[in-house]
Amino acid sequence: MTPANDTRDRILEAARQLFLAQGYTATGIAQILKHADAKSGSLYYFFPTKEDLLLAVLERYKELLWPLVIQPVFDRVADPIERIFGILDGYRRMLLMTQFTHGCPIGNLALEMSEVSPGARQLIAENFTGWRKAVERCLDEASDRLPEDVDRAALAAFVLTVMEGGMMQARAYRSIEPFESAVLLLRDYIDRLLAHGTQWGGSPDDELPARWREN
Amino acid sequence: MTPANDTRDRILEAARQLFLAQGYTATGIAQILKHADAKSGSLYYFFPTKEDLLLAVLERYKELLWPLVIQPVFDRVADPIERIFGILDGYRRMLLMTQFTHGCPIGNLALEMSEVSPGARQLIAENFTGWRKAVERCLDEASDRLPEDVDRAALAAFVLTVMEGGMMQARAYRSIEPFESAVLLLRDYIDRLLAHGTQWGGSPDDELPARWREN
DNA sequence: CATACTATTGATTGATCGTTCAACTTAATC
DNA sequence: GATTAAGTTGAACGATCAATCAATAGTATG
Repeated sequence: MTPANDTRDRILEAARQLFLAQGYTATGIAQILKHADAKSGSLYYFFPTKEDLLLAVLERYKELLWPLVIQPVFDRVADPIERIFGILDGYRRMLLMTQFTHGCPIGNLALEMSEVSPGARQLIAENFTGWRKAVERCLDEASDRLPEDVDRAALAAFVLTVMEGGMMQARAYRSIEPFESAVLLLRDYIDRLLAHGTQWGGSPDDELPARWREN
Repeated sequence: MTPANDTRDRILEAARQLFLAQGYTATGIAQILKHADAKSGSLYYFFPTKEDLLLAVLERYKELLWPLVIQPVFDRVADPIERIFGILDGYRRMLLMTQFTHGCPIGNLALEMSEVSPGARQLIAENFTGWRKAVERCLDEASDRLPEDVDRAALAAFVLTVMEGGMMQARAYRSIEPFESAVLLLRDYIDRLLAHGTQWGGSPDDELPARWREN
């Protein structure tokens, strides 16, 4: 039992949720206080400015990456390549559960805050890097199946690219289809890398839907 | 010479630029008026609410897509596949010219406004669709080089996915590298589609950088 | 109990938010 | 030149914004 900074945690969590749901600028201090059931003095006691609160939220996301995003997938999926698609499936689930209202928290803040807050930009980049590294480690584990000349760091970044771009379209269209389609094509691309130009001659669009969803 | 709605155009253009640079919520009416050298009464004479102004901006982007984004590329590039990468190169140039402060206008608004404004969400989706259709038409033109079972609509959406995801990372890292890398891997994927599993046995990472940049 | 430090309260600040509107000017129509 | 309509002005509105701070309460140490 940590009596600890109960209030601080509640404020941080409320800010995290509201920034995720509405963005940083659109979220007012008063709204955060209401959700956290705290008073403005408490907030400013722990966080000197609203921007400092944002930075703390971004630090929190760095902490949450492994236990919330990566570990649960690794626990139930063993194959390194399937682990990557398992992570992507987590975001697919989030889209569906929230009915496309919640996207990637980092991606949202990346577009909103990268220019205006240098500190936030730095932490956003660190969050991206942590995510990429997790994927890259999967690719390293599967390196025996990949051509040796594949740039695994670049491919990991590409996975993030597809995730972010796919989520953006899914939210714009309020449909899971663009996200699933993007992941499907990423799967096709990686399959072709794995095959390494030797086999594969059939119809990718016919066989892939069957393979997809097995993780 | 259209005396026309000079003031309306100035307000619309100022709003477009400011929404692009700072987002919708972070841009105040007062700031728009200052940039447009207009008074609040004029703005509200043409646009009943701030949201209506946003909708007009999004309509404007729909109009600008062809003359500003597509046509210039089509004018100097003939090959349909290279036209796609020419369009992507336009966004690469924008990132560099603005030092990563300006991303895709539609993508930014997609994440910020999709949930809060149904009208905006609709127009954002229409902007995306127009963009995808332009790319899809290129793919149709090159259909003789592509396997017939390739889903060209899905591939066009994938191009948009890579563009948006790549720009997001470029802005977060303040570096063109993530964008270029993403486009490079997209190029590799499309090359493999074009090759259709017959030839291709070399090192894609070695040969692609040479081909890239020729459009 | 006293001292010191941490934490919490909430009324209040000045600035800025989007928006309104009655008065006014300009341009076109008859 | 009178009438009508289109466009413009800017002061003012209430609401909300992020932020402040003196006062108070709680808790731990001596």
